[in-house]
Amino acid sequence: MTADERLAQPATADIDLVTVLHALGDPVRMRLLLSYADGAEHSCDPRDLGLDHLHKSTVSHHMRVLREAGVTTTRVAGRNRFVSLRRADLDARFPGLLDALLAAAGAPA
Amino acid sequence: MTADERLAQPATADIDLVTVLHALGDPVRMRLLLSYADGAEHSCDPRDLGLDHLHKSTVSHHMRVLREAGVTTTRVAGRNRFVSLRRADLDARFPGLLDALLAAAGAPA
DNA sequence: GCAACCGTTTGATGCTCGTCAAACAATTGA
DNA sequence: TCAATTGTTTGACGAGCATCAAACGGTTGC
Repeated sequence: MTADERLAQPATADIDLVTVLHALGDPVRMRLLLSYADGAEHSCDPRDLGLDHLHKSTVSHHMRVLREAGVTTTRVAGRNRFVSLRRADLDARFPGLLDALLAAAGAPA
Repeated sequence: MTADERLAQPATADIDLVTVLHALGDPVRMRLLLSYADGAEHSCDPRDLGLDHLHKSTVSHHMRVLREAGVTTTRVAGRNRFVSLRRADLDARFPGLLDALLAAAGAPA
């Protein structure tokens, strides 16, 4: 048994706008964002994310880009990783941006 | 004498979110966006845009990316090109997004 | 006309990126 | 202990991108 930990991620104040936009300027990562928009934690399994066509290592790469940009956070629990949106941090750093992005991307309100 | 014309650009309904984010996920183009945030028309001269360090052909390339993404519009008048933000079109397509982006980027209100 | 001007286009170069495959690491279940 | 599970890392490959330099194309002014 091991205490839950989180993978490395930037501090809220260090989240960079251009880096976030670059991370979201890719169709796969935008789809991931929409998956995470429900606020819940998600596993890394491509099949749980509507990404059957992609190799698991590719999905892992995209999740790393999102995490290092400050968009998501990853909790490690045993052999599973649970990824979720850093909604509060993003709202604090860039007020209104995430809501506008999700609305623009057609996320359910 | 020739009537003013505009360079090719996508229709408002065809502006794609991921394409816009990809266009803005670059420091040079983000700086251009901030220059255009005043709503005025701007020439393509790198020196008018705080981009002294870049070759004019590089700036031309970045302006093309912004235009083809639907972020800017370019009016042709003689040998000059006047570039400006498609603020109304972007607001119509993605309500609130541009304001949130400009605020996040530190544009003057 | 002709030269200067404004910006685009093309070609070349080096870097980054998205993808897959295979190897690896850590954890869990039998 | 051993095998299956979950996800990461590394290496390789092709595509795309940012940049510069040089050539080009309209336009304007002389």
